Amino acid sequence: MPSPKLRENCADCPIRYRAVCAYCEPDELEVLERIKSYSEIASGQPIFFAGEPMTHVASVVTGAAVLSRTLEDGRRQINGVMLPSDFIGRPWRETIPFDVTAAGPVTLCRFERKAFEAILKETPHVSERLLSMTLDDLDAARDWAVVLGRMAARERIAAFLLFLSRRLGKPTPGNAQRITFSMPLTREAIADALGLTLETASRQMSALRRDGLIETEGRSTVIVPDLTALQDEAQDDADGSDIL
Amino acid sequence: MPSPKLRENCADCPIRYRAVCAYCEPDELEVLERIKSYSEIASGQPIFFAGEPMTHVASVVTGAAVLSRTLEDGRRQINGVMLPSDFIGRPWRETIPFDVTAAGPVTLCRFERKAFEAILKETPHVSERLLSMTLDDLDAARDWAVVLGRMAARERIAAFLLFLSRRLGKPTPGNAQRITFSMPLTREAIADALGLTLETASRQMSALRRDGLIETEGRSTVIVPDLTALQDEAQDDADGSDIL
DNA sequence: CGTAAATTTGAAATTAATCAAGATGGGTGG
DNA sequence: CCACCCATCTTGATTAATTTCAAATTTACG
Repeated sequence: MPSPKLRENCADCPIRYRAVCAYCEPDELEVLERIKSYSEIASGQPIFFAGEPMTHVASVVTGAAVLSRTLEDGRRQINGVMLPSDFIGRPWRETIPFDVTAAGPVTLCRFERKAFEAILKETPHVSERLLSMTLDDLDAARDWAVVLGRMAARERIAAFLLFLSRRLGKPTPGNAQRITFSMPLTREAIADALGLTLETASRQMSALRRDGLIETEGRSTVIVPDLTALQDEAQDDADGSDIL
Repeated sequence: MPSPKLRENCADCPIRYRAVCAYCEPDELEVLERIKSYSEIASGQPIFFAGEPMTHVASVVTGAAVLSRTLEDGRRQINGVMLPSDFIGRPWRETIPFDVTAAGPVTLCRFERKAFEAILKETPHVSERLLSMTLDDLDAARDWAVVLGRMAARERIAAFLLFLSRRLGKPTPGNAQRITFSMPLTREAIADALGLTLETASRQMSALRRDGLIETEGRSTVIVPDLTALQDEAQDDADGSDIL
């Protein structure tokens, strides 16, 4: 595990060119650098609770967090999987709209909300980037409605694996279509993200494995031997730009 | 029907204080006024097709439009119902991500995209309002995931009627809990918005009518005799601010 | 290595989809 | 102005998919 010290300098940050600071010039980075603070959250721990005051906003640096809402009778829907470079929280809003939970160990780059709002007003490169990211997130959330509203269980799992392949996957040297990634969510969380039960999620993972669309090693490593085959299962005709 | 002339002046516009221009000062409105143009679309007509160049962005002034995506085998998901004051399109994007269709007669206040982008850069009141609206839309899209992922057919219908009640409903004089609105979507469109079949949508509407949660007059008028009863059906504990 | 959590698998029950007629109502032309 | 017609909506019966209930099995970790 790398020392936290490695991340103190924005220039060395792994999400430097994808996060909300992506468009910043070196002098603008310094302004952000002054108010940022890192926060390490252990697996499964809550980061924010829905309804509480939004004191901070943050970028995910490493790990995965989930946004979720739970109905009174316990049904839970995960409505966002936040991966490195994703932005959590909203300026100008007083309260958090969703529960935010660490799906595994998470590192956040946090900003006190009021201070971040001040920067937004003064730094067009930050507000432009935030608008752009928010519009992308909105498109992605609307794309996800197709998965939840119209796709069968097998297709939902395929679509989710495709999403993770694109965001987390590393191609095998010499075979760009063979992708490996580490699954950041449990079966229960996958089910909650896809509007399924954990049994159905497990069964469909097994089915995709039986059919050769994925391979697994241990609990977390997933290998997609042929990304195009997975795209076909997920009814995904696009190049991936639509999911970001 | 009011003459289109009535809308030529932004100051008289029905969505003046809710649309993307809400924060504008009179002098800023003039800048928008110079590049706007109204467009009337007949019921059922396409407004934009997914994938085509985004030449314009627009605000819905009257009527209702839907954003949708259709899979190759014909399954369709409506992933946004755009009502008066909602903003359609995204600055900086070259192509439209979804099909946009008039659910009934629609009036749009359109802006040539490039010209609108120029205004965004020069007018913080417009870009701030657009960011705020986009963040609200994102929260609403994520709230909708709970409906699509975790709610039973009856709850989905109730949640949708609640959404329309809040956006379109007029309270009965003397009884603020008794709401009337005009349903802008066909049963098929309701089904496509909720991830159901039109038969299931129809059956659940009938069930809610039988159970006294709604009344109907003709094909389009819906009356909600008691909004709180509908909220209970929709598992909605909030005050509606979360859906906007 | 033992253990508890996570996952897999099986069988029965339930919900919604599909297949199939009818009924309703808004609009139009006689 | 009214009757007819077509699109839309409703309702019914059957089928298919997913959930629910219930054990086994595996895996990561102390």
